[in-house]
Amino acid sequence: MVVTKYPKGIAKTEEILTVALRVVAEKGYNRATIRELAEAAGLSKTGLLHHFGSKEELFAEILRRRDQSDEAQMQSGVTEGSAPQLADLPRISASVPGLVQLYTRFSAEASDPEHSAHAFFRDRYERARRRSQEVLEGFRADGRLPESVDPARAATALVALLDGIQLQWLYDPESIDMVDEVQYFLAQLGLKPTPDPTA
Amino acid sequence: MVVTKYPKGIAKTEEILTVALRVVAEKGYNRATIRELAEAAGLSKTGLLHHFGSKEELFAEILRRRDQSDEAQMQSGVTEGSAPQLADLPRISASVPGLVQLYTRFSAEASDPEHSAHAFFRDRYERARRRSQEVLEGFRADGRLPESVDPARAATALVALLDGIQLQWLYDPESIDMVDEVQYFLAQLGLKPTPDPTA
DNA sequence: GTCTATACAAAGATAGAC
DNA sequence: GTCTATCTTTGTATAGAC
Repeated sequence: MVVTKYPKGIAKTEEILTVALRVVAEKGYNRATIRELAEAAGLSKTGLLHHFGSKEELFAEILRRRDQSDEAQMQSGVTEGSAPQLADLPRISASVPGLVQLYTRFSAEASDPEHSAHAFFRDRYERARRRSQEVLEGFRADGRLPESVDPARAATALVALLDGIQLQWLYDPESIDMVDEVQYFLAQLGLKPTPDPTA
Repeated sequence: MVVTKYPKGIAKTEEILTVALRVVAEKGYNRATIRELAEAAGLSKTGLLHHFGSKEELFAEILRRRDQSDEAQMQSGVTEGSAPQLADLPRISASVPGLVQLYTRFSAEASDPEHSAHAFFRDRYERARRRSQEVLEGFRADGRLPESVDPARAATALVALLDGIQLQWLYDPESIDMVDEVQYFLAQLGLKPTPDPTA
C-alpha cells in the first residue's frame, strides 16, 4: 500500500511501478529483484522500500491497478455499446508485456496461507467469481444464455480457465490462443453473440 | 533426474522423495528448503544434492512420478470397466497432501523460459493436451460426446480448467469443489455418463 | 518525507576432503 | 556417497543524513 501524499513521493511511486513492470517484461520475474528495480528506478534498495514496504506490496499494487484498469475498460462500454467482451480480458492483459508472467507467478506464490499477499488474492478470486457470475446472469437476463447454465459454477470455471490458459500460454505462446479458448468456452455454454449495436 | 544405480543410493533417493512430499504437506512449499529436506532425510545439504543435482530436479521427479501414477490409475480400468473418470483427476491429486501446492507453485515458477524445469513442463502440457484430446475423441467415437465439440480446443480448456481450479482451491478449499467443477465442464460439453458396466 | 549505507539471515550451489 | 567449508544472491531491518 502506498502511503505518501507528497508530490515528489507520488511521482517516485509511479515511476517505481512503471519501472517494475518494464523490468519484469524485459528481464523476467526472477530478475525483478529489489536491487534491480531500485537501480532501474534510480535509488537505493532501502529507498525503494520506503515507498513500498516490501516486494510483495509493490507487486500487489501493480496487480491492483491492472484490475482497476480492466474493470474500467469492461464497464466503459456499458453506455457506449462497444464494451470489450469477457473474451477480451486475456488480450487486454497480454498486451502489457510481463503482466501475465507477474500475475501467474505471484498468484501461485501467494497461495501459501502465510504469504503476505494471500488475503489480497483470496479476496480477489472471490470478487472475480462474483463479478463473472453477475455478468453471466446479465447475459441470461438478456436471453443470450440458456437457462440450463449454472452461473455460479460457470463463473468459477471461467475464472479457472483464464488462469490456466495464461499459464499454458507462458509455456507455449505460439500454439495457445487465449482469446480463442475463452470464446470457445463461452460458446460451449451457449452464449449468443452480442447484438450488433450499429444495426 | 536420479543417477545412482546402487541399492543404498536408490533407497536414499526414495526416502528423500517421500520425505520431501511430507515436508511440503506439513510445512508448505516455502519451507521445503534444501536444508530442511536434508535434515528431515538425515543428511547434509550437499548429501542431498548428491542424489538430486538441484532442488528443481527433486521436485520435477516428484511430479514425474505423480503423472505416472495418475496415468496408471486412469488406464487401469480400461479393461476392468471401473476406470477413474477424467473428473476424478483432481480428487486423486488432492488426496496426497501437498502435491497440489507443489504442482501449482512449481509449474508457475518454471514458466520462466530460463528455469531448469521449463522444458519438463512445456512437454508435459503438450502431452496433457494431446492425451485429453484423445480421451475426448474416444468419447465422441463412443457416441458419448456431441459432434459439435472441438476435441482440440476442449482439451486445452480442460487442462487449463484443472490448473486454474487447483489454484482457486488452494485459496479457498472450503468453497471450491474441484471434482464438481470438472464434472460440470464435461457436462456442459454434452458428455453423457459412462454406461454402467454392471448393467 | 525522502533517502543512503551498513549489516544480517537464509537461500541454493560448488570445491574438494574423507 | 557423504561431509565441511565457502561463495553468492536474495530480502529486509536498523540507524541515521538531509
